[in-house]
Amino acid sequence: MTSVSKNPQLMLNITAVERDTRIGKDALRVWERRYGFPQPERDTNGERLYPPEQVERLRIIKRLLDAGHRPGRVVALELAQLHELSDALKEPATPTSLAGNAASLQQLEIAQLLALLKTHDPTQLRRRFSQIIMRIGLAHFVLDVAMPLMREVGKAWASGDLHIFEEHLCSEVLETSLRAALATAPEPSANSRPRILLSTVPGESHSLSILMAEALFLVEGCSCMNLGAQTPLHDMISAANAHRSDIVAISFSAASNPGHSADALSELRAMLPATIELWAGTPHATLQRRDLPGISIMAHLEDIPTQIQRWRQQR
Amino acid sequence: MTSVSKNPQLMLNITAVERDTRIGKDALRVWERRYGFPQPERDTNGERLYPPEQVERLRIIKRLLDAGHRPGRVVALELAQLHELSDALKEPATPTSLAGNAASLQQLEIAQLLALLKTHDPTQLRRRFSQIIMRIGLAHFVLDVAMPLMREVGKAWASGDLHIFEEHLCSEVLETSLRAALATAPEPSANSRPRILLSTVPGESHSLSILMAEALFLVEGCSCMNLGAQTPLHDMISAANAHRSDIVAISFSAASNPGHSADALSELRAMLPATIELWAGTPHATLQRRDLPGISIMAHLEDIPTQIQRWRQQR
DNA sequence: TATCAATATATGTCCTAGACAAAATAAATT
DNA sequence: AATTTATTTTGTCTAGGACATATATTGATA
Repeated sequence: MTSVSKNPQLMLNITAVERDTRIGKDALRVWERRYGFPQPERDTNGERLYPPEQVERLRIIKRLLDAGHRPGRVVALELAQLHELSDALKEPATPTSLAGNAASLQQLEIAQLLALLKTHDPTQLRRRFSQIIMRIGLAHFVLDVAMPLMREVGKAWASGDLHIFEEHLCSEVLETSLRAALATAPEPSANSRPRILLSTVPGESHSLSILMAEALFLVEGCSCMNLGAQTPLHDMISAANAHRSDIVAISFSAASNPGHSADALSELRAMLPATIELWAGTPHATLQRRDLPGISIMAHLEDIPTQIQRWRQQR
Repeated sequence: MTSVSKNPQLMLNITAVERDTRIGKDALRVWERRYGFPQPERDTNGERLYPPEQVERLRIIKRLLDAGHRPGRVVALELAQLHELSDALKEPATPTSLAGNAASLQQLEIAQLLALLKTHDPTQLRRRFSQIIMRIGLAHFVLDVAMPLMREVGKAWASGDLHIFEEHLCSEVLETSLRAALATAPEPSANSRPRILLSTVPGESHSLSILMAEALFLVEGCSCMNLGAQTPLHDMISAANAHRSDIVAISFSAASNPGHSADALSELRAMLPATIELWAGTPHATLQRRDLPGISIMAHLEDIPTQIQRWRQQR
């Protein structure tokens, strides 16, 4: 009898593993050499074939790496030990330091949304989002509900409490709700400033954050042109010129490589006219620390109103 | 005086070039060996540094490859010859064979939308889209306006008449309009069938086509769960189970690698229970020809209503 | 002359193994 | 305790060879 692990249909090649785990091919090969894991079998042509158990283990490892662990400490670990580390990540008894009533109410709201997410009913979830937008307004929705919710979803995923597909579902429904709100929002007058170009660099596919930024810019009365994710740098320049942008705003997710991000930003800064400001939003601490001349780095969406005010005063 | 091409700020490393041109690192290196182009300089560490002119040339080459040319014939070509080939791609005098009045009216509508796109005014464009949806309905909008428009935009890009950022802008505005329509559409009853899971495989980031598919499914009264782009295959299985899906619908863009697509589909089919149908939408001819057991391959969105009807009759 | 099978060419991606820069950690200094 | 300096860790680059798959060309058959 053929063992399940040897079912040729379920064995993945290195490209498939890279896509499924988001661990680069080079890294997969060098881990094998350095840490002895993974240890894929080989096909008739000598190419790596990863059994599903190893891919699953890699998936868990990637989660731990994203949470701050280092490869040398976790790659060679057994499944049981990996699970231990995953459990240790779970919310350490929620200190709930914010005694404020509003804060705890918000906590409750998020918890309810998480519970609703787990019922896997997109329609219900979307209806709830729309309700909240109606009640507290778009800006508060973005800052006090959408952002914290996605943060919680990310945490729940990191500790294994939520599937990736549930994160996808949440983003997707959120995106529809936000876009619906944007589409019905009053249009800014044609000559309202600043004019803002929004996008992400190629390789950064997370488009939800630019959408949230767009919502906040819109509320501040800016004229936005959102290009979606992954615009080639070269085209951002053309777009900024065509749009007569005052500001180019680029968003990065926590998953992005800080080195590459910094490179891309410098490259963009070098190509962009000096009169156009370059703003970068990133939750990544190492990128925030970095001093990139001519580039405003923002750690939180909350900074947007302040920065817009500054821009308007400077003109 | 430093020549522009040697401005170290504008020289790109191989990773940046891969991102900007979507030509893989391996391909860039092997082209250099086989065709003598590109010929990047080297930094102090011996790593490739591509001057902007070469990157621009690579960009044009990639466009021609996507349009059907083969590397051996175009990679080594001079800039002037590349431009000649680009020009040859432009619409050969539009035969307008469809004498139908409706068809020519539609042609006009598309042309007007293209003109509007070139004014780079997202608000205006969105308003126009909403108008059309109101006038002809969501299904007709998707099939007779959105699809042909994006096709034309793609063609215009291939022949150099449109920037990539204009394609991005068009997709983006279209997406907002579609989502706004989806959000306001009447919700299907809780027990309406078939239940459909929509997504794309990791690596395929084009999410507009699943959105259009979702619109058509919704109009047919199906219950949809859209996970957005790039769901790991493993999670599609979990999602299909959680959602109790009858059909998993995966979408591919013209840019996708047909070999990888086929691999991913087979892999998915192997993991998915036999009771759940697997549908794949792709404009790629080689993938359409391929015979993948247990997988329905659809060349056009128009096929959706028919296929839904078939499914309902079979139950 | 058209259609299909067989051969040949073209092309992307895999392989190995060594090297090095940037980031993170540990150690040593003020 | 706060900086600075050394050390380790880690991802990604390099080279040229190999091979499977996709496309083009040739040959055989109806």
